[in-house]
Amino acid sequence: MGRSPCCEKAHMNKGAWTKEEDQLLVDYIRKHGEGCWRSLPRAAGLQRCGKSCRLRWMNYLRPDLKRGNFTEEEDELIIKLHSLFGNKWSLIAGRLPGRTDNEIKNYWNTHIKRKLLSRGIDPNTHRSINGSATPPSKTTTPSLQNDEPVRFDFSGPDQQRTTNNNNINNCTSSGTTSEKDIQTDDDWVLNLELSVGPATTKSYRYELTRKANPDLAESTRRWSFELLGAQAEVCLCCRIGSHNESCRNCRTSDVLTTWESKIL
DNA sequence: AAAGAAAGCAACCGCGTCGGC
DNA sequence: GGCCGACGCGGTTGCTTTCTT
Repeated sequence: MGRSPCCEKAHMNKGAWTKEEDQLLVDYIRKHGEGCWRSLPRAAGLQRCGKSCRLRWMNYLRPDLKRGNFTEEEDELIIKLHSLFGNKWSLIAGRLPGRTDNEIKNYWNTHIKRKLLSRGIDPNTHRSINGSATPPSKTTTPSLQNDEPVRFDFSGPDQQRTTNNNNINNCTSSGTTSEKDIQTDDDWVLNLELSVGPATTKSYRYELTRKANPDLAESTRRWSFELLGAQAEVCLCCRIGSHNESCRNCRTSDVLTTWESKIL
């Protein structure tokens, strides 16, 4: 059975929105808030499908949108975030207040790609185009590639992780939970490469190493954080970014916030 | 000034995911 | 557990604007 269309499109407007349509949508949302997009158009008196209304509101009419050119700082932030998340535009947009995923996606495709190419960097891999790896940067990291070891290698000041968010609450794939406070230090390295060498013991250095445990089935394979001599286990779902609400690690905002507070 | 090319961007489309039943 | 509707995301399209010749 095929999916039914999101709305009856026969009598729907398409294409560019008129000022009148914008006004109807803004007025309705101001009055009733963002609710059910499917029923919104009819309630607001619009001949549009809910999807179209949502898109128009999210990308153009929302009052908290920042219009205008991207700043140099935003450029660099987008590049860093893209190196982390790849084409996860909504994730990137979520970290750039006032910018939309669509806007960032367009900006990436029209400006930043060219900018990176002019620097001799492949915008997809964030590696040097001539084939040699780009010199390790304190703030750049490769995107995940198929069958490619994953290595994040960031260093940076870490003065602000003093709240509860500073704890990474780890659980194992069996569902048990353990908590360890992550020590905060000035310099740190987040290293997610398989089969990497021993974590450095240099003080003020945070080494996060994942290791496959060959004794465990893939589904229960665990990965370890080596942290200043202490260890905390991380479940596979966290490692691969598959979110599991029952797993504390997988409440990604905590993890991402913690990581990003170091990375960015 | 006109025509074609390139760039920019809003909007659309299809698919994946999630939650309710 | 499976089905279905709604939502959200990422890729793509196509219209408009700007640039080049």
